[in-house]
Amino acid sequence: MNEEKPGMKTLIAEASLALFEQRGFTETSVQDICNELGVTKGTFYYYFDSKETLLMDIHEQYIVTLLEEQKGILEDDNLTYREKVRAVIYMLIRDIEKRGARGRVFFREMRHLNDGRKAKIVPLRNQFRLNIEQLVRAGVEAGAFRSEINPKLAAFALLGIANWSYQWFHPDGELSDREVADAFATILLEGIEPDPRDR
Amino acid sequence: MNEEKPGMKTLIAEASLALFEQRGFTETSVQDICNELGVTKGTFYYYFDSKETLLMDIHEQYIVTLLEEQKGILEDDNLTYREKVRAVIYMLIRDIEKRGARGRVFFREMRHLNDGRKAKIVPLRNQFRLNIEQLVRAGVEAGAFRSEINPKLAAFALLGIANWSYQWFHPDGELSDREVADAFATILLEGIEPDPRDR
DNA sequence: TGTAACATACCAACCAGTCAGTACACAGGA
DNA sequence: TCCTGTGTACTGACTGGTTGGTATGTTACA
Repeated sequence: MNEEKPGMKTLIAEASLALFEQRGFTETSVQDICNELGVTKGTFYYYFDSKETLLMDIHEQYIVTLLEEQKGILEDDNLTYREKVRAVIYMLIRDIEKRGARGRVFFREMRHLNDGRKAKIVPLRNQFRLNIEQLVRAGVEAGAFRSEINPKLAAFALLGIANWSYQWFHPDGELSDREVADAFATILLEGIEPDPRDR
Repeated sequence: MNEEKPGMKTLIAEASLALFEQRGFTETSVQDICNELGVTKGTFYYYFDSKETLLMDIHEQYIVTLLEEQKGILEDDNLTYREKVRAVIYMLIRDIEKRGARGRVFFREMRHLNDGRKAKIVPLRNQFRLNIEQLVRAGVEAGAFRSEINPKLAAFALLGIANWSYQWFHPDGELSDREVADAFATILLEGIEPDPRDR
């Protein structure tokens, strides 16, 4: 239907994203973005109200898409609690390849949004976390996870493990996204120690 | 002996740290720092060669202290492997209170160091991670951790869990640093699932 | 002929860093 | 006691450069 060839607006957004990731938001000037595409600032401001509007677009796209994907996993009645945990971790690790730049910019540059815009993004980011917390809570109540587990802290642990990967994981390395996600899920679910009764 | 009253250099360093944490390195001008202390830019450049030198000081102090503390834990022969893992996690979480600002600036602003300076900091940061990896590897070989655990990924998992806390944990909240660290260590060591033989 | 899609030229604000100069403490000699 | 020299800890004005953003032109095509 659409998806024919990228318009100038898309080109600007993509070039900006790459530059923001490499150099950072403040360190990338509007002129830099324009040079990258061989256009002038007039063009930029024809498509975007401000540099910050562009940053907001990047943030919104990232978190909204992530929430949608997460919803698909959490509402899938065919999955057990442990499978849902595995699926969420895999989704986050796999996304590093698919939209790693967007993710890194999201975590790093959010503070450059003004208060009004941050007030729109932060609740969405929190919702993502609260959904995981709710998954763990339901799992604990159902007996799938241990009763002494604090769902809030477990959610932070999951997010910490997965999101920290944005800092080091490159899909072209020695390990595939699937291997990394599987190993992380196993650590979170089963821990690194052997069963106490085997020791 | 010393420690009478903080000299101007210390005052500048402390004020800068607070501002870098709040607004970011690039968003804080040397003038901002000077305004905070009621001095002029001449004073700043009397004590520091450049704004970046100051940033380097902050980075060096953070990672060197961290490595020293880590060494104390890893070389303590009275601790088992699991106790060392617990101690390292507690050390990182507790540090959020003690030097949280320094840690957040460390993770966020490192890219503003020039290549030469980064080349000095990055190996130290990597050493911290490799030491944890080595701890896990030794634990696996000694049978304290499961043989199928990948030490490299386990180290990343530990660091992810602990370092992500810098983004949300405030020691004055509902949970103490000890509680958070204990919960995280339990998750990493034992997982969130009950023993398979109980299911 | 009109308008969408750009280009050009410019501005006010801000930035890191420089530098000549100065107030003052303190030491040593007469 | 006074004078003189010297280093420390600053000040304040300045520079060259960059920035986000704007006002106004120009062109290609429907």
